[in-house]
Amino acid sequence: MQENAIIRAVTSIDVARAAGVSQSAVSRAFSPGSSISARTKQKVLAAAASLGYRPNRIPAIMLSGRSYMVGVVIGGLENPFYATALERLATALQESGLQVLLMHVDDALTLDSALDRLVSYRIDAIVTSLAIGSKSVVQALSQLRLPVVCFNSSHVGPWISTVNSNNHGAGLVAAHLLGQRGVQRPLWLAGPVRNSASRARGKGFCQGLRVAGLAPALTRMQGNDTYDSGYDAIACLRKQGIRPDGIFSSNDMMACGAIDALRECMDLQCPRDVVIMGYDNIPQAAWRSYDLTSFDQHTEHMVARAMELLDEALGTKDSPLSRTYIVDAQLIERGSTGSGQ
Amino acid sequence: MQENAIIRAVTSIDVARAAGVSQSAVSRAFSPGSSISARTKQKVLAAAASLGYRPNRIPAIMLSGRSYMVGVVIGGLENPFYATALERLATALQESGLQVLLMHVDDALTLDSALDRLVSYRIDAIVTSLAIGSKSVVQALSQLRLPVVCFNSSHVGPWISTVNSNNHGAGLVAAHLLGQRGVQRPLWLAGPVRNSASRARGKGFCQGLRVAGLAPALTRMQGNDTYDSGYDAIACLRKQGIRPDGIFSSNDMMACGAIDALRECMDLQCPRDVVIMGYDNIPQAAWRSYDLTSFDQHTEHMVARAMELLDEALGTKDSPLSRTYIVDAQLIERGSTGSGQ
DNA sequence: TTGTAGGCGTTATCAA
DNA sequence: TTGATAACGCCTACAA
Repeated sequence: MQENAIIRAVTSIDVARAAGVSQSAVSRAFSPGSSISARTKQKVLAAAASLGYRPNRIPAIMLSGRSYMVGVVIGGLENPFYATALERLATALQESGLQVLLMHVDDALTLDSALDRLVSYRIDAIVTSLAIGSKSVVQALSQLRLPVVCFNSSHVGPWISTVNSNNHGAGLVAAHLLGQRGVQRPLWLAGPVRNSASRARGKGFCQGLRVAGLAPALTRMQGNDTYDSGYDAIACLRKQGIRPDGIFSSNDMMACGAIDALRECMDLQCPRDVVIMGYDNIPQAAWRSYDLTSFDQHTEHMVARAMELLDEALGTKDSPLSRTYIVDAQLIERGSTGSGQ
Repeated sequence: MQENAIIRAVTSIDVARAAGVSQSAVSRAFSPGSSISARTKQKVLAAAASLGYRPNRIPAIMLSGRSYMVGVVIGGLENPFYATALERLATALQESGLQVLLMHVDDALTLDSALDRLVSYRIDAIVTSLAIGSKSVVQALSQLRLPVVCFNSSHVGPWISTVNSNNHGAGLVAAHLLGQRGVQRPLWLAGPVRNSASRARGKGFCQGLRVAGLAPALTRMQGNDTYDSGYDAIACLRKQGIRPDGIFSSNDMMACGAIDALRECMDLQCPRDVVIMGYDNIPQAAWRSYDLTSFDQHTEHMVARAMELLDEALGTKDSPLSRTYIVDAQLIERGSTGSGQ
């Protein structure tokens, strides 16, 4: 009843004393599958419950060298795509008995110190959805001698595995679809220059347009994956007197901005005057105001592949795994390309 | 050059041997402010660099009993509000030298096992944005004897502190604004029943309507904080032949759904035929298709308050802190209430 | 300033 | 099945 008397956490020694058994017995009572009599186990559990004992995994990390913590390095959660991807990834990791040590980084510059902190907690591996652009970052990651799994990153190296959406293939499909819709003045709304996934989408799109004979008419606008940049790109085109009739946007956020700008600045309606498609299939793409055709990256599949890579890498410790999975994106046709319900 | 030779991580003992100093010297070289000669420190750092030594914080956790990890329990990341709130919280924690041990839970039912796992890593505290509805959850949290900081939760208890948006006050303001706009048939679009923040907003709104003499005309629809539930609520009203002319939605997601349904199902325009306001001020509220008036919870302030609570609780260990902060929400007027640009 | 020794709380190993 | 012991890697006294 003396609440103040409790100064430090209850340990297995305390439980052992209270139950009149050895410390090993306490350990066994809490380790499934270890040889312990039902009677002893019950005694231990009773004592543990009455003392409020909770097993401490920290010492086990020291002994085994495995923490069962995975460093998850993310950024850009204001994009619903990354937010839901994180949710799925966290769920999958937890189901595999792994903990998520989250690290938010604003830009790749702060990555180095972030990695030091993660590593000091003896994480078993790193998973990141960051668009790993620079070679130096890849080198930093490789030097950790820790399994790394990246999403939509182009750089490879020892210890680094990657799960990519089939960005190039989706670009081809996008061009094909626009061709089918009779588009004459295509527009490519590019994501950040350093984003290799965006570059791959753009390349595929251009190649597809060449096949369709539309390449010479291509306009290209630079965005940064935000709604505002999509809006501004269209507003900018209006000033230049350019009127696209078919748009492929590197992501859905920009596409939504573009749709609004088309309505407000150019008085153009989708899909009557212009067809448009995005990438990521964020929830807002299905919202009625946008009804946006988009490529779904199938984050469930991508996360599942990432978990496979993780399992393998954690099994074959101390040998650098480096593999790449490509997951096809699925075209979700909606009203913005005239394929409405 | 023998990569295979490296089996286990480099320890401070290895560095000490390589540098020809004691293990303590290595420790001191990596502990800022400890008494060590420049010469020794340099020797150690050089040896550490060449061996690729990285300090291990796990033993320090055992010694100090503090892990500098905070368990962050979240859910509902598909709502951009929670995603950006998490981003801000993670940033603040990292800046304070704390790590984020993330735990995603789908519903409060899975919370118990999640807590066990978090506690086994000897986290210093817990921060959660979950709408802690049930008393049993509060009890479970209290029994951890660990500082807990909740966002927008109504239940209190020992060890549990709370940072709340002024939900009731915002409801009053919403009613007042609708009254000013000459609304005659107000609608309250409620969030999940178990969400105490939503209930408080609703109460404030009703009270405000009574003041304005509009309470008898109030319609109430039950939603679950999703876009679809907002859309469906309006679609349902149409069938019942009810035409609201002023709506207060418990969150922005539902408000967006409502706006789309008003357009599509009822052919009503905002703000000409109906004014509407939401809560959270998610990025989509500013998107041109919605241009939604909303209450901004000021997550920066709320996170800052949470960090204060955390600092205090971590300082005064073993004495249960229990405090509540109320942060006023700021009305952001946009076109949906006729206050457009 | 430097080195030595002990301990943090658990698990693995071994002997009983 | 049980208990004693060593070990994990570092930090904090304390002694030199």
